[in-house]
Amino acid sequence: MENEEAPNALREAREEFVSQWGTIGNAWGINRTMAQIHALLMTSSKPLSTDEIMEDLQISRGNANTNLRDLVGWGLVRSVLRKGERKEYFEAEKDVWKMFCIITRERKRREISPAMDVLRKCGEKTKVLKTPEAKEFSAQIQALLDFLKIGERVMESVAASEQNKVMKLAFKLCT
Amino acid sequence: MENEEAPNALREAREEFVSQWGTIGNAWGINRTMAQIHALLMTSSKPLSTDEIMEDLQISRGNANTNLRDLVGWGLVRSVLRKGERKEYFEAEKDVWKMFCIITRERKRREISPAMDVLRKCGEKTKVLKTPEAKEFSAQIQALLDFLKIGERVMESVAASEQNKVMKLAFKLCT
DNA sequence: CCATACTTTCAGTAAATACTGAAAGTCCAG
DNA sequence: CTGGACTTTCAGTATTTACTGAAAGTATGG
Repeated sequence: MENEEAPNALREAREEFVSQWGTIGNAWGINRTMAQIHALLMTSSKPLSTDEIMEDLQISRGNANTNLRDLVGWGLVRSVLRKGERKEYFEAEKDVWKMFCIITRERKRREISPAMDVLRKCGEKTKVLKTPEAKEFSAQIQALLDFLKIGERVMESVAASEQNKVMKLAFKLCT
Repeated sequence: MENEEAPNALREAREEFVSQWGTIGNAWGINRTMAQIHALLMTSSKPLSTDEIMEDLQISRGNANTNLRDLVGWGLVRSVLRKGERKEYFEAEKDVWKMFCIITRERKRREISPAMDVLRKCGEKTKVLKTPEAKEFSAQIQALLDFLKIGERVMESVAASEQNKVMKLAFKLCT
């Protein structure tokens, strides 16, 4: 009896983690299922197949497939092939620092760069104008752009740095 | 003719900025209208009333009101009352560093803290378990938690620091 | 008070997003 | 080849999220 307890407690905790992580992911603008699959794989001791994931999360094959592809696209999950088996298995990157770097780079690419493009374009069009209103507009756009430029560089640098180096600076900041 | 050109170019650039910023906001997980109102106010040389915003973005009163309230809730917009008028006017925080601090604090509160709560809860339940699987799970949860702990502190510190101090460190990182 | 100028709320509806499941596609072993 | 094991796609559908507009609420000057 007692040796049954531990696995159950684990299963429950894991189930809660997976379910809650879905909600968290949602708040981050990531879809629920994708976050849940990620949580599942992050805490799995072995790679899982599409069918195991479908079974575990009670989702359709299409849904599982799409979200797994997206996770692979992000670089947060990779597929592994077992010798002598056709089926594809999936495992998550578990190193937290590596995860962070991947997410940082991806956010830079998806969120910062397009915003900078928009700002640059609007800046171009207005920086030649001479009315006070136009100058004010132009200055505000430029201020946003300058800030994002720095942000972009910092994100790239952080994602390319050794964890230690970043942690030291982080510590410096917090004292 | 020539002195008509400038205002039009400005109007167009601004229109494009507002519209595109909505799309960007969407990619950031912020709703389109809220991002557009923010863009509008950020680049307005004077505070705007609800009616002006409705007119400009072609949206309903309810929509305008809700999103303005949300922006005020974030601290990115404040309402100003003109003496002798009942109507409420709105203006955005334009200082980019201040905007960044507000957003950082808010993201910490809305995105990091709830995730940490979940992790702590799941960690509690499993750290007493002795099976290898449970230990692995527990370790992974702990690794995530430790990382977010640092992240939380960094975000708070950054948002509380002088811009200069942070910029210096940013520069250090990028060299 | 009450008329008026304004703001908030919310039921109903529209639009966007996510999911299903079955059909089509791919790939390989025999 | 071809049969089966597996993956991908996508039209149709469900769910979630955002928006409208009118009614209800609030506050103030007269």
